[in-house]
Amino acid sequence: MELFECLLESYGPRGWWPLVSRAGQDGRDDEGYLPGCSAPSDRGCAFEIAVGAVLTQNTAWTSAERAVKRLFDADLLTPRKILSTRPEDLAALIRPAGCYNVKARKLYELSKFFQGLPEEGPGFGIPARECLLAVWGIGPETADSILLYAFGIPGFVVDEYSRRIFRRLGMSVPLDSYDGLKTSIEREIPFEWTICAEYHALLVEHAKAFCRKSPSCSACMIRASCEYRLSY
DNA sequence: CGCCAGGCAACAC
DNA sequence: GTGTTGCATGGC
Repeated sequence: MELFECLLESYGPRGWWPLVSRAGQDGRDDEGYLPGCSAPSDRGCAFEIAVGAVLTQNTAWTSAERAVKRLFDADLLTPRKILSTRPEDLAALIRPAGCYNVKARKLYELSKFFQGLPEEGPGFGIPARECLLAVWGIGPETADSILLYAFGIPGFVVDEYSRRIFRRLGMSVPLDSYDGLKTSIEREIPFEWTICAEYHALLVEHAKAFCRKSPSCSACMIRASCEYRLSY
């Protein structure tokens, strides 16, 4: 939590998830970010968020975002419309995100999954984590991102950035196991949506700004409590 | 030009 | 079961 407070102090609330479809609305800025993140995104955006989560796999968000925008402009951001699009057309649309043939198939599988979700009633069609993991193309990070940002279910999202930052800080957490690291961090933080949503976003921000693969330790604000600076 | 990006599945042993 | 490889564009 000390790390979370420090990052929040430095960067401010990130307002994730950025929504192409609502940029400039809902108090969001031109890039689709909320100024302060205090509530999960509207459920109507769940599919767009899930699509973004798949398209950004091993891909810079700027590239994934361009692909989401192309789907939005083509009015294809619903499961039914994706499923009625030819594979080669879908692949061409998401080309900026890279791995477009693989990701086109992933978007089909994702769309089929969303079509099978009940839209009303108790539970409101919120999927279980295991159900998301059973979808071809959805692994642990993508599943947790979708649960958190699309469905409002709290949970710590592990990714390469969080592993790198925790490792360099010298934190005694299990870095090699996704679920091990996830539960280990979840024991240390309040299990609240805002904390989880902001923590993941802040770690991404810090990894991009300072804790890059080739890091800028001299200018880093948490340098004093980081073990990695000693090797520089 | 080479390396990397908010992974994942398939495949080798 | 653990390690390696293909996917592929765009930014730096």
